[in-house]
Amino acid sequence: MDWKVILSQKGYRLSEPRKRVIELLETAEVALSPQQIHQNLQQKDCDIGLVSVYRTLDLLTKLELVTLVYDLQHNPGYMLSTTGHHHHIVCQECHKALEFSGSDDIDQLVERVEAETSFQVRDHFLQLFGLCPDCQLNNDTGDQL
Amino acid sequence: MDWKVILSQKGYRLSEPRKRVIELLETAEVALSPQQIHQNLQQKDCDIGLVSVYRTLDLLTKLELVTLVYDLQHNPGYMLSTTGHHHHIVCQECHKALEFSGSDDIDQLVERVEAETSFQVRDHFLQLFGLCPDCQLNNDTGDQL
DNA sequence: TTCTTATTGAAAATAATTTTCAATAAGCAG
DNA sequence: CTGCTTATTGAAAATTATTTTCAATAAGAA
Ligand SMILES: [Mn+2]
Ligand SMILES: [Mn+2]
Ligand SMILES: [Zn+2]
Ligand SMILES: [Zn+2]
Repeated sequence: MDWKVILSQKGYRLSEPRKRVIELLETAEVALSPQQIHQNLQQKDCDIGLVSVYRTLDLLTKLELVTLVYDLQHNPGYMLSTTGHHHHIVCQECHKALEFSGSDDIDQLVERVEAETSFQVRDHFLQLFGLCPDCQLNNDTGDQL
Repeated sequence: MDWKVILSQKGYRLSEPRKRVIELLETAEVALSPQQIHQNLQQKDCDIGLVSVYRTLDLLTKLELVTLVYDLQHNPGYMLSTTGHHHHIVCQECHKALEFSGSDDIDQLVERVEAETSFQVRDHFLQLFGLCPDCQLNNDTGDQL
C-alpha cells in the first residue's frame, strides 16, 4: 500500500518533511544516514530541520516503511523497505544497496542452530556484501573472499 | 592461538586495561557495550579509563579477537570471537549471546541472489534472535513469530 | 474559512565517541 | 635486577550524534 495512505489511515499528517524524506529515499539507491539525508535535502531545495529527519525516520521505521541497514564498517543507513520478508545486499565499493526477497533459505541453518544451542529462533538479520554490476567492471583487484 | 601471544607477536604490550577487558569478555555470556564494560570493571576492582576501553576494543576488533554484534534494537555489543566462520544468536529476553559455527548453509541463497541481482557476493552478516533455554522456561507468552 | 492539535525547527540538553598531551609503566638491553 | 625507550594510559577538552523542550506553524477536519 502507498505510504501516503498508510500515514493518513494511522492519523499521521502528510507534512512537508515526511514527503521530502520519503521522496528522497525513493530515488536513492544507497542507504543514507540521517545526516546524509539532511544534507541532500538542503542541497536540493528545502530547509528541513535535522530534527525532523530523525523524527521522520523513527516514525517510518516504526511503521516499517523504512529499514535500517549497516555497511561492513557498521555505518548506519536507512532504506525504503518493501513489504514481506527480505534482506539487503550492499556494494562494498559504491555502497549501492538492493533488496532481495527472503524465503525459507536459512530454514536448515535455523534447525541446525536450534538443535546445537537449544535456543528457540524467532527472528534473524541477514545482510550480504559484495560488488554491484557497475563496480565489478571498474574492479580488477581479483577475488579476495 | 592465545590472545597474549597474538598481542605480543604483533608488538602490542600486555597492559592492565587490555588484560582486564579481555578477562571480562571471557566470562561474559552477553555482548557488552563499551560503557557496560567500563562499569563492570569499575564495580569489580580496577579504575580503567573509558577511553582505554574504547581503544582496547578498537584494537581487538582490528585483530579480530572481538566481534561487534547488535540486538534487534540495534544496540551494539562486543563479544570475544573464536576463529573461523561463525555467527551469533542473541536472546531477545536476557541478551545472552552464543556463537555458532557458520558453514556453507547460505550458499544456495548466495547463488540465488547473485543470479537475481548480478551482484558478486563476497561477505555476509548473519545474526539470529530468539529465546535462550533459560528464558524459554520463564516465558509462556506463546509463539509470536 | 476557521479551529484544533499534530508537527515543526531553533536551541538547549544529553549521550557517545575521539583527540590531545603529559604522566606512566611494559618490555627490552645491559 | 636496573635503568632506558617508547607504547600506552587517563583526565580533560573537543567533536559528533541524538534527544528533549517548547513556542510557532500548518495539516486536515469541520
Ligand atoms: Mn531471511
Ligand atoms: Mn555464514
Ligand atoms: Zn557498487
Ligand atoms: Zn535469555
